[in-house]
Amino acid sequence: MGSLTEENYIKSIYALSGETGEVSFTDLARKLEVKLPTVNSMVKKLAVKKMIVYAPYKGVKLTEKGKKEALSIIRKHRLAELFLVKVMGLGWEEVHDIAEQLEHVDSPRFFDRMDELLNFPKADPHGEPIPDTDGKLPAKKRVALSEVAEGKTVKIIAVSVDEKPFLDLLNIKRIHIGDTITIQKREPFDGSLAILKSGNEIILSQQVTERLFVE
Amino acid sequence: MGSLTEENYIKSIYALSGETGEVSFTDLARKLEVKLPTVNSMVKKLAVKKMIVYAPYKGVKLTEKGKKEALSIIRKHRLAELFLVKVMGLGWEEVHDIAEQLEHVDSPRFFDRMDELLNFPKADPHGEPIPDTDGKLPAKKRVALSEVAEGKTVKIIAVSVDEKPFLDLLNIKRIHIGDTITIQKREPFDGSLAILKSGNEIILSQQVTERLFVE
DNA sequence: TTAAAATGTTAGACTAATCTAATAAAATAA
DNA sequence: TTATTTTATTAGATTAGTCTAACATTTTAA
Repeated sequence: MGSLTEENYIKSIYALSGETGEVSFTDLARKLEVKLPTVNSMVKKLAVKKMIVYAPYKGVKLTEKGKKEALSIIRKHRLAELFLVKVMGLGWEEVHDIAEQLEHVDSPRFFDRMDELLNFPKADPHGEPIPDTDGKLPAKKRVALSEVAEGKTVKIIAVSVDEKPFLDLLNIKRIHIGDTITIQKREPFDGSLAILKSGNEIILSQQVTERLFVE
Repeated sequence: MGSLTEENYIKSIYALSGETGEVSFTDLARKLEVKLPTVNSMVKKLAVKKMIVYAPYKGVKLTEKGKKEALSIIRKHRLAELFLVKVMGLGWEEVHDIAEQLEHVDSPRFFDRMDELLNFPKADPHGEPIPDTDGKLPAKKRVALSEVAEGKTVKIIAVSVDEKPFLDLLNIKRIHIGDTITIQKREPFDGSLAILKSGNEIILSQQVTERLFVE
């Protein structure tokens, strides 16, 4: 395991990896809130440690070792979030910042015990899958609510960001993981949706529906 | 709140403070496992921040502000230890290292919730008192087992160190906080004690009895 | 297809926390 | 009370992580 800073770089690279796995220095710098040269020197260091592959003027990509490290941190983060909600009774909108700190705790016992107490959960409070100890992720086939056709009835299974302002809004609109909803109408002008949840109509903007996953 | 390093200095200075509150640089260096000049420069920095009072060639002493900071860290450490034992089911000999990390978590919500779930406890698993949010410590009048006369019956209320080898030994000897014991005989040669606990004789060395507190 | 814009790199400096080596002051013991 | 030992200080170097300014390469668009 590396330093706290190194862990945060690995985690951010993982989070920004798309199809190809390639991540640009600019995106990484924005995500980590540091300047470009800082990312540059840190990336070189991580390359020496074989956490990433790097060639000048190309993007950066995690190695298998780096991916495993990322998944280990993500496992700790998501277990912590679920633990904070289920066992400690905190709200899903307030646990992210605490989990951000707990994910760096070095103690397999601590997290394995959480896992046990939560009865080996598959997903965190935002519906994101929890990797197992070997870094395996439960496969997730899911679609954004913004892609679902009018008239369909679907179940909300995940949110794609866990930032407080977004979660606060969902709380206000009374949208939660596990809810079953029906798409009533899509407004062509701005892409907003009118949905029906247990008889009540709720209006959601496109910015919101793009970040809600359903099955 | 300062950096992790600063928090550890404050905590160590508090732990080493005796009657006068004065702590020597040498003791501090040994406790923190750094060299003397390191302590010297760090102490100057803490003095600028008004956490300690310092004059060249004199010892160092916490200010009221420093004491409050120390007690806030100790509160978090002890709540975490008790939480790990009572709620998460870990052994009292394995929680210290985890609490050592959790004590630096910045989240009043997290620790206040622990406090609630534990029903506002007065002491941690080692019998050490837990400061309240204002940094007030429940008064403790207690005496080392090594000071108790032969024939007396006393209750074990605390241990003065929470390092694994010591707690492992207590587990083996089946000595726990809350046990009631009777001092049978003190061996004059080495100060070891023969004590009686629910009919069984247990021999404890002076190194052990000095670290057990009773009332 | 070349000029402009975007992206990445290098050089050099800064802060926090640490170290070693040399020196100074205080405490202790001969 | 002086010499020795212990304790504290200063000076200067090192590493991790960050910065700004200047430069280089790649991509995009005119």
